[in-house]
Amino acid sequence: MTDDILKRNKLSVTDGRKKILGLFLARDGALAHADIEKFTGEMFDRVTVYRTLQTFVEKGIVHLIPTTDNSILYALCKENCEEGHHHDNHVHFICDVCTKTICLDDVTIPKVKLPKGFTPNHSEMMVNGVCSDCK
Amino acid sequence: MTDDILKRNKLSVTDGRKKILGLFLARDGALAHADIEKFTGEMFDRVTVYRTLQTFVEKGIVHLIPTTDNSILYALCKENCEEGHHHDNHVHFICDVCTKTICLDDVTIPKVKLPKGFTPNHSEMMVNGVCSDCK
DNA sequence: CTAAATTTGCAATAATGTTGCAACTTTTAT
DNA sequence: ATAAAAGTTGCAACATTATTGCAAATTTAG
Repeated sequence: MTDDILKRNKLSVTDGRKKILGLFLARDGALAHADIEKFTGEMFDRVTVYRTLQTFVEKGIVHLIPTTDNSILYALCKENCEEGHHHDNHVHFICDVCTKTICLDDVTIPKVKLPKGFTPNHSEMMVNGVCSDCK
Repeated sequence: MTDDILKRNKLSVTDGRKKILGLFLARDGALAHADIEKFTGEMFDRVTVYRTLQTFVEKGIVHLIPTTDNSILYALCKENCEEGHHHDNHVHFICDVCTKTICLDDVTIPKVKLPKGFTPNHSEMMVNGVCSDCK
């Protein structure tokens, strides 16, 4: 499974990439760099984690989620994302209880009417509140 | 002007706070910590800038804007923000040309229909593209 | 199975953010 | 106006997070 995704993206199949990709597949929510380090422990160097995540973003395997707390969050892209061409126009939900960030793949970001002179290109939207698990 | 805002928020009026608040008032877009350091130079200690921004956020003088690049952006709140009670439910626009982040105070964030079990609390929305100045 | 290409770990370095404490400034109350 | 109280600042030390070059190791291609 992880091997397929890596091969499909023309990446060498290495232990680090398999493990990290596996974490994303096993998890519904998003992951921060720190989460990944916590899971992988001494398995790989910190630098490898940084580079792996960067590679995944470049290849369109994961996408970045904006946050207000100076942390970068990564989440798996759906199959129709290609290199340098993300299609993640879905809303992200941040649960105030479990603090998980979840991609609401079926909730698309609505268009808004911008003031005169502004041309839109891409939108991001985050909603926080209580998720279905914590309800 | 800056003095009024500080007094209204029960903050001591100091040079650092006046200067930093002045930067926000003079600027339409948002500011990052690094921007402020660039403007204030050797005037104040880094720590003072951190603490001033933190205080402003707590008092509701400025609000945080989410980003995907691990940087915190701050922007002035409108007058109806009170301590611990922000009303910044407006869309933020990030210009791809000048990279400025602008509060679109008149564009409110639309409500979205969430999947069953999810309860919304607060929303954030960012649109990027080309702003009216760079058009 | 070997050579080429890619990836990894290490070390060094940089950038960013936090804390305690003493000195200083601002505010409050006389 | 002035002194005490309250609040703020700068410094130093430290912690965390991120980046880069390069040699060693691993993976892929032929």
